This record gives sequence, structure tokens and C-alpha cells, in this order.
Amino acid sequence: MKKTTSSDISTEEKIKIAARTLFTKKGYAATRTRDIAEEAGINLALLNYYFRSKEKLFELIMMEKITNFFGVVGPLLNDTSVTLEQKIVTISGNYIDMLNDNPELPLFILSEIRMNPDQFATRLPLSQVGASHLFKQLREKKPDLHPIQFLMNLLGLTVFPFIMKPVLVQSGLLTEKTFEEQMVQRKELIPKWLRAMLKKS
Amino acid sequence: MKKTTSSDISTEEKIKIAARTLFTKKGYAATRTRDIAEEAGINLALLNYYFRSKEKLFELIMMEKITNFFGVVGPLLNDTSVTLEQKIVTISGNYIDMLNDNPELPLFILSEIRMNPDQFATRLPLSQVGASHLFKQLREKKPDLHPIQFLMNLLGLTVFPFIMKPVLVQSGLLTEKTFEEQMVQRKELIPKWLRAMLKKS
DNA sequence: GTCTATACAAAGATAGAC
DNA sequence: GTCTATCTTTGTATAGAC
Repeated sequence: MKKTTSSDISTEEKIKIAARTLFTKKGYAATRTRDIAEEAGINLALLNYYFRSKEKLFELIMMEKITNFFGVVGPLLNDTSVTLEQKIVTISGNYIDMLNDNPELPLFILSEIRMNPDQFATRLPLSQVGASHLFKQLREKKPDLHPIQFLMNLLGLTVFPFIMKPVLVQSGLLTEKTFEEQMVQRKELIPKWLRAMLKKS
Repeated sequence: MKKTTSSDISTEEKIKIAARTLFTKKGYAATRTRDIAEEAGINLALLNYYFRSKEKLFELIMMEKITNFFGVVGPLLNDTSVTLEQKIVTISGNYIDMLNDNPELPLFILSEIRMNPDQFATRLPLSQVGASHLFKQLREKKPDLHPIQFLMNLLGLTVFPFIMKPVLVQSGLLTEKTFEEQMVQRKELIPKWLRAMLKKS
């Protein structure tokens, strides 16, 4: 029987929590194992005891985050029972909700991929997108626009504000609160804008 | 009289060129001064001789890049002789041209700002945007949409594809060549999409 | 499983010769 | 201005006691 209850967290879990915080905030290279240990309130040696190395620990966290990030689109991609319109609303809405809770996610994932493109390329569930039902729907609806162009728009309109957030808030152009309000608004605006893009021209 | 001619580059300049390449590709933390020295083909000690420290050198490059990045919008912001429509076309067009030459720029700037938000906040020319002529034009044209929302769209549609580029290319969803072609297309598409967003609803 | 102590490696910075 | 050699600091990993 595990001695861990909901109120006392195992050392292993403490390290993972601290690693999640620091890695996603500062990235791999700028994060010190000593800082993780301190943040977790444990001894530095235990990090290596449980996870063998900084890199192994990082990969664990990274895979978790990639799953989070692509989990929003994944299940919808090939669902033939959902209309294009519904997919758009669901994807952008779910992303905004998820990113409101994890605003640092996109910048973290994208910058780490940039540093090691080939290492993560194979593990990304993106390769299937090209043959997905969503792409088929897009081609039918608007043959003269490459589905990738549309995907860039969907993600750009949804994800980019969260990437800009630190800049906008720090520059005083926006407060945390008004940012969140605007993101809520966008859940209705984005589908409207995307719908216009798919109109026959 | 300087002995430097156009064909032989001064040591100082060699270091700056190497630093530009490595910092923008890997970020501050992951870049080693030894790598910069090697890339520049100079002795490690010379880096400190010319720039005192890694950090000083980095700040120099960073300021350069911020100037590049915001230079595209800056001059247009308060130009009262340019219509809103023209501003949109110019901004997105110029950005796409500039980013086609410097695709790593946005991810570099945004991830470094994320690591040190307050350090760069003051130096960003973004605070003036709120009082700009562009924002005034946007408020007049479409009072029910917050200008920031529009700015997010303009930048999201323009800049985000370049942020996604490594992911898209590495996952095999796109080749370098088709990416560039699509970006050229977007120079006409983006203004069209944005125009639709500013229509009376 | 957890901690102390320490080895080992890498990175940034500098002194001093040329 | 440039180089070699070296110092210091910081970061990662491990050995061994409890």
C-alpha cells in the first residue's frame, strides 16, 4: 500500500511539479537542476536518483506538455460526425480555455522545438494532419485555399495572443484582467472571422 | 584612417556576426561564448576584450533585433497621411518580406522577453501604440472592436506562420519552398481577411 | 529513500606574455 | 590587438553514510 495520500506529495511528484514550473517558464538551458531541487524543497541528489539526469526529466515534462497541447485538436481531426463549423468552434474555444490556464505553454513548446527540431519532429502528431478528415472538409468547402493556410489562421488567431501576452502586459498596453476578458470575447469572434475566410470569393 | 575595407572584416564585427547567428538560433542561455568565438574564428579572450561580458554582447544584439522587429510598424503608426487600408497592406507586407529573410526573429525575441519581462518592457516601443494614429483610425472604423484585438489579428496572421514554420517543416507537412510560396500568397490574403473583420457587423 | 560530501565537467572571465 | 594559460563559478552526477 502506497503511503502517499492526497495531502502529502511524494518526493518524485514534488520534483516533477517544480520541474514543470521552471522548465516551462525558463526553458531547458536556463533552468538549473539546483533551482528545481530548491523549488521542490528536496536535496539535489534526489533529482538524479529519481530521474537519472536533467535531460531525462526534461523529456518527461516535454512529452506531457506536447500531449496537452495537441490533445485539443487530436480527437477532433478525424471525427466524421462533427461538421467543419463545429470543429472550428470547438478547437478555438478549447484552446482558449486551456491556454488561459497555461499561458506559457505555446512559447515553451515552440522555443524548445526550435532548439532541437529533429528530436521532436518524429514525436509530434502533426504528420497525420495532412490526411485528416478536417483537411478533407476544408478542401471541399474552399478548394482555392490551401488547408495549411487555414490552419495557420486558426492557430494564429487563437494561440498568438497568448504568445504576445507577456509583451502586451509588461508594456502597459493591457492588464491581466482585460487580457482575459478579451480572450473570452475571442471565443465568439474567431469562429466568425474564420467563417468569413471560408466564404466563396 | 581605418585599415578595415569592405572585404576584410574587423574582429569586433566578426564576433557580432557570430553572436547574431548563435543567439538568435539558440537563445542566450544555450549559447556558449566558446561557440561564438569558434564561429567567429577568433580567440575566446577577445570576446571579453571587446564586449566585456557575454551579457553585454547579448544586450547589444537584442537591441538590434528589437529595432528590426518594431521598425516595420513604428514609422507607420502615427503617419496621418496614410489610410488605415494602406497601413494594413504595408505592415503585413513588410513583415512578411522581413521575416522571410529572418524567420527566427519572432521566436527569438518573444522567448527572450519571456525570460526577462521587466528588463525589456521599458525599452519596447510598444507603450506608444495605445495613443497612436493607427489606433485612432481603428476606433473610428470599428468602435465595437478593441484595437488590441485587431492588432493581435494582424500580427497573429502575419507573424505566427513563421513561428510555426519549424514545426510544420520538420513534421513533413510542408517544404521550405511551399512555405515561402504560401507566405507570398498571404501578402494579398491577409489584407483581404482583415478588411472583412473591419466591416460593420 | 534520503542526505552529505565531493568529484568532475563546462563555462565565463582575466592576467600577463608577445 | 591577440594569444596562452589559468582562475572562479556554476552545474551535473555519483559514492557512500544513515
